[in-house]
Amino acid sequence: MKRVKVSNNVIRRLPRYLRKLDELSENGVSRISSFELGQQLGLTPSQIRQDFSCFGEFGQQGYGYNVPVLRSQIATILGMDRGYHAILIGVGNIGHALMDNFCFSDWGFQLAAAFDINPTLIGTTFGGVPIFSMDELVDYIRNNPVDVAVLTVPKEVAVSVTNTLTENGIEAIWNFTNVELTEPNSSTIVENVHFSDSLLSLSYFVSERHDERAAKAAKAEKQS
Amino acid sequence: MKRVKVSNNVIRRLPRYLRKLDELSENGVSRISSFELGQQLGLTPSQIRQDFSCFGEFGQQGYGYNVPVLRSQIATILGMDRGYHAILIGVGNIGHALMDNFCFSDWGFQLAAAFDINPTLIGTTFGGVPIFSMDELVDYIRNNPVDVAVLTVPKEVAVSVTNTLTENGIEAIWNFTNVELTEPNSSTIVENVHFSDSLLSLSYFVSERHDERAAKAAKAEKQS
DNA sequence: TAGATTGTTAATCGATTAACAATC
DNA sequence: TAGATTGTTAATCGATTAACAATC
Repeated sequence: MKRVKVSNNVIRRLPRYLRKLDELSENGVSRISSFELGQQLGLTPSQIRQDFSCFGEFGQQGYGYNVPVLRSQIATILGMDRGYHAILIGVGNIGHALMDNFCFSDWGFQLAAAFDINPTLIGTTFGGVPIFSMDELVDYIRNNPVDVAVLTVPKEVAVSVTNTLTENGIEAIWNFTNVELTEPNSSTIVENVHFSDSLLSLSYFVSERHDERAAKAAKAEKQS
Repeated sequence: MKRVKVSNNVIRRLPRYLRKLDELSENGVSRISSFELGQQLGLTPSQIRQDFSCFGEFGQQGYGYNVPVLRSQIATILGMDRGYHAILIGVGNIGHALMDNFCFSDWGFQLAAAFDINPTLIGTTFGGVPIFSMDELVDYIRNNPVDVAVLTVPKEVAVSVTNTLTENGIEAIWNFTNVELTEPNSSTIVENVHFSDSLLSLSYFVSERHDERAAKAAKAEKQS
């Protein structure tokens, strides 16, 4: 597979393609053109073909794309077949919800362990995942493969836990805390799930629509 | 305030500015230049000034920006002072975590009600928010102000619930299900929190780094 | 074969960066 | 005042779109 430098925008679209292809498969669709795929995703056919061409040639002239083949190519591009290991730090509300509800294995990940400071949780397992004491974290990292740490701790300890992680060789963090972890000159890969950023964007779009409507109403008022 | 058409990229950066400004305030910083802000966020000063200039003139030559003033301007732009009302549909794991952990009021929202089908939940309140039966949903929407619906139902019912919502006048959905709700020709505002998309992007970046490292190692091997 | 659709090159569009006069 | 830094215009860069030869 080609591995040239690919823009962020392209990378962010890949999981959407994957999701759509899974949906198509479920509906028994085994073949699709860039035109049709574009229709369904609100993208131009050109953009879709450009995106794929960053990684190889997955289609066939006059035919389009074979859905399962394309799906598996994108899965490979995303690294879903690499068997990455994840650990989760902080079995609070959101950590718990992830362990319970989010199927890591669907996306090629194995959630191998969780860590918390709560004595009533330590030593138990949840959905097959053992919960260890935070005291065991460093030891665990040093003796087990860990590709991604899921950070679901309270925001107060987010930075100190992150330091512990990076100092012990963790290179990728899936950050659910509302803290800006991205250090200017750090090489750690941080992927943020900032609920508040998402809600505030939504708030903006809602406000924009309200204002447009108000402006239109004012204009109509003026004319009457 | 100006309300010209602003690009998505700009809008997505606004909540980050807000978060950084709050952090600066906490640390007693009351004044900042676009240069310094850029340093801390990994953006160019030009970009920051361009972003702000979409909405007005918030700085002062030779001085920079007053942190609390800028913070409040951005809050207004995002609509945080409009007192939007939200309801939450589906008090499962993630819905519960949001009700418990996510402070809607910090972002200008009031979570007014939640809905579920679980009889043991219906009639109770959680963090002051009453949980109603799904049967009461339509009636509630018709008789109360609802600006945003938080969708935290199982994916199987996501589409049917969405239809109920939009048919009854809900125009904005904060979607936590792993379902692509964005209909091609719908006017509903949908903001997605797709955990799996986020994790897969992270998976890509991790894979990219692995591959680069492997390529470098292979090259070194060849030279020796 | 004829029609369809790809992969890719070129053209366009938009976003980011640089530069600088205005001014605090 | 002199130095600093904005807001904005112009230049650059990159991403999206259009076009089309290649080919299934």
